[in-house]
Amino acid sequence: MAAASISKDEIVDRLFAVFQEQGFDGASLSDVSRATGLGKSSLYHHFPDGKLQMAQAVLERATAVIDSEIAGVAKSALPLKVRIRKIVALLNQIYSGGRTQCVLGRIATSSVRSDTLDGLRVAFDLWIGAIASLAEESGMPARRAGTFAEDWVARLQGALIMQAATGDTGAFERALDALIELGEKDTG
Amino acid sequence: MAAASISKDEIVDRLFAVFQEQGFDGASLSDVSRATGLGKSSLYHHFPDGKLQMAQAVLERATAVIDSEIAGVAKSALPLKVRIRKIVALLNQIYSGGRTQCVLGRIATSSVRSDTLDGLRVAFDLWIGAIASLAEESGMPARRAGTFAEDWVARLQGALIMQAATGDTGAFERALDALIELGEKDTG
DNA sequence: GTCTATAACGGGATAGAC
DNA sequence: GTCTATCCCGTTATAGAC
Repeated sequence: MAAASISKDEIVDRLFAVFQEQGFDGASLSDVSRATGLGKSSLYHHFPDGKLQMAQAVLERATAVIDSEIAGVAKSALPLKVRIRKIVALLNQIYSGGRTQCVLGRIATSSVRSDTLDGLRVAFDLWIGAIASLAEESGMPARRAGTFAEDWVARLQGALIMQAATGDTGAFERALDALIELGEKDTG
Repeated sequence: MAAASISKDEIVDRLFAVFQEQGFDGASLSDVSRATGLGKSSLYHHFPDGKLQMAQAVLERATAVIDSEIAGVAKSALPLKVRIRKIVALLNQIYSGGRTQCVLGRIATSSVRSDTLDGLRVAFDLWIGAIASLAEESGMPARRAGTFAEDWVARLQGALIMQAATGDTGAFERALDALIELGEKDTG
């Protein structure tokens, strides 16, 4: 508990960043060690089950962020238009305008698989549910709002892939715009 | 050139499958060796620069497939509706109904990066261009057809990520349906 | 053109001192 | 709770026989 020590929250923050930037398979323990300033043994003190447990911690953090910054905002008392703009601003920041990957996607396409699949489902369902509630509020029938949300999240994930492949952030920007348009055509 | 030997084309086929299933970072030379039935030294005989060169060969193969099976079909003399259905059938087959990843996406999000980025751009641009020409034929103005195609390919890529995360192929199926709809509302 | 064998390195993970 | 030192294994890659 020494003052100079990095907190567990900060450790998970760094893990989040490393996995987001390098991917789960692409990030080595040495990378994690460098990013946190902690030796490998210290890392195993915090995460006895190693990299897999680190991924789960990152997944929990991602879920918490989605819960408070997306689902939470979506449920708040602000006008629909404002809520949507806040969420779009957050996504734009997290993904650096479309130039960094999504940590959920990186874990989903990694070799971890089955152990963390439940956590991934929870995170995506929470995200999709929040977008669906916004879509429904904007006037869509419930069923259509559900598929809209799934398709929209997929579109965002794919836009990040496209950027990685081509360097073009256009698809990402248009995806965010499409969400904003939801809020413009209604009373909120 | 012995009869029992596997051809270079077949080797690249197996490489394609391994990288598609395991990802570039996730596939080891042992995996490749097992999939091809070739020893590691034989692999280095065919690909002196190792894994990176294997990825480039796979990328070239992917580009060739897109060129003949997507761009080629899109330019053929068949009715628009038929061309689109052929392309959709191919995509459904390549991605096993949405249950396997795209090798382009896997390379794009791997640690290979800069060396192969040109090849990735070429492959995606070819794909996007083919979809754009179909969209334009269906009645969209040129500019809108271009963004439609980019967004549609992004949507498909993201749908595969979503399936990996949640097991749900709904987004993939709806993406294919959206392409089919392009062909239904026109004379072709 | 493929094999066996092995080098050289980095990966994840652990022991034990402090 | 962090460190140094180390283990074991898999990885990429190479050498040389056939």
